[in-house]
Amino acid sequence: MNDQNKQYLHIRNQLVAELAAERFKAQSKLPSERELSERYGCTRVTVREALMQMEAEGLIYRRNRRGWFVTPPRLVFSPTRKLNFMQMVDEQNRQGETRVASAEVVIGDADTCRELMLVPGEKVYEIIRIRSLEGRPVLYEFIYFSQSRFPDLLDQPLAQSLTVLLQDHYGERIAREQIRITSATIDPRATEALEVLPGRSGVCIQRRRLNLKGEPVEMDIEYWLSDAIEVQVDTH
Amino acid sequence: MNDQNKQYLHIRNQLVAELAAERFKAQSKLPSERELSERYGCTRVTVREALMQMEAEGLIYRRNRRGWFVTPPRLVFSPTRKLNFMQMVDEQNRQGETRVASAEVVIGDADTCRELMLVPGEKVYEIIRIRSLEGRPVLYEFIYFSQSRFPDLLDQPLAQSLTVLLQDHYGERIAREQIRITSATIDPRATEALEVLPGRSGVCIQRRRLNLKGEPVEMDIEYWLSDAIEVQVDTH
DNA sequence: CTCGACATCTGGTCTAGACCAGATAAGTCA
DNA sequence: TGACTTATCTGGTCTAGACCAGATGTCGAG
Repeated sequence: MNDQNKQYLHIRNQLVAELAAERFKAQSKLPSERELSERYGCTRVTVREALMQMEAEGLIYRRNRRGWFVTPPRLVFSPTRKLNFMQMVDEQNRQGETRVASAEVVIGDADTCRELMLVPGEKVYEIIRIRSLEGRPVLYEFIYFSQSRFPDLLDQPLAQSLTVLLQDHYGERIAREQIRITSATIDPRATEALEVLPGRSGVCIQRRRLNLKGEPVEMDIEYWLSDAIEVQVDTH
Repeated sequence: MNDQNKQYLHIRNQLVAELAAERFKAQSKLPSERELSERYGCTRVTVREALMQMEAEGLIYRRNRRGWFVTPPRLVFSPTRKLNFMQMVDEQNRQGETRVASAEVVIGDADTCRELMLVPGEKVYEIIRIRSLEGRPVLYEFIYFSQSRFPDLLDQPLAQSLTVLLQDHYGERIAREQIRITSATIDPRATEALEVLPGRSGVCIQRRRLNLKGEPVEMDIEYWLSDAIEVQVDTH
């Protein structure tokens, strides 16, 4: 059976052509699965196969029980340039938004304490933020700081750049960054906010920031929708 | 319907427990879909749902019409450290293998010529290599060099580190690297060698290497199986 | 013993339905 | 008008089959 005989690829190709030809706008909604299955004379299973294929290609995305939508362009994320989220967004003419979902003091888990070089069980700030592009939530991030090092952090404006906050308010400058990028399951706590099914995979970026003395200052774990981001790194 | 009532998640949890408890070895084969559907008293569709979930989590992978297998650990890939593939592999006690699939002179396409700062339509070397870990092909890469700059390149041993070759044989040193990392559909030419279905998504790494004078020397596009790699970057 | 034909096993694709739960729009009542 | 209820629409999950094609193992012919 060659590709031409696979119905789901045929449907995929038709839809891709439509997307290209009619210039479906980003974020616009596709016809419902039932409507497509009628149009193409097949079952919903086959239509879903095609849609999931396109989802894997990053062309469309789904919103829980709301339908399938056209994916907007990726945000180019350059960790080596010292730009914060809003600067990146502006530079690329996108509409960004940051929402603080929670900010509290918690007992650091083993990983967090080790990464921040704290005594196991020490208290840390945990800040959870959700960032959106053109209204679509694309990033769910967990940020951790040592509590003792940054008193009254939770009283500060947390929706803005934390790097700027660290520097202006605490005089702490970031000199070095360690970054790990993997494709991984999106954290269960993030699936609802990102409107994905539990267990779906995304891009996980873990960062550790060190100051001039080489001391770890901050740690964060970011879950990005995989179709929303492209990481760009320059090394010298 | 909460998670406990979703059969496919139940099956997934059972299988994950088995994987952990019986310490299934990496690369070992799971029972067939039909056998699992009998064991759990459901249809193959539901079993496949569970397996595809575990695939998205990077726990198992499929080999075309051969079955489902346990995923080996990820290879940590650190572009900022100047290590070649074999050095990385050795350092992590893995078994690596490189196979040259093809090496020829082709007309560079628009992208390639632009990236290498060549006249559009100029001839370039195209080297295609497949790299495996413990016998599992995990990387399919396209490498491009300007033909005029590196005479007789195709007569050199191409399965080894090309960076070393450039330096030792042509006296060309890499000073800088530009890297772009995205989650993307695996190139159709790579799907067969990587034993994935056409259209499945993987990690795409595009690199451009520049010499001391800032001239582009080499460009490559790498398609990694998403469960096979973790990218680690250090910035200063 | 080796090589090729063939049967069997595997996942890949698909049909034709079903019911469920969340999202949404329509309609109702204060 | 504005809040609440309800019907409808959506995708999410599942059943019980079917046939196909590639991968593999078996077994006989040479």
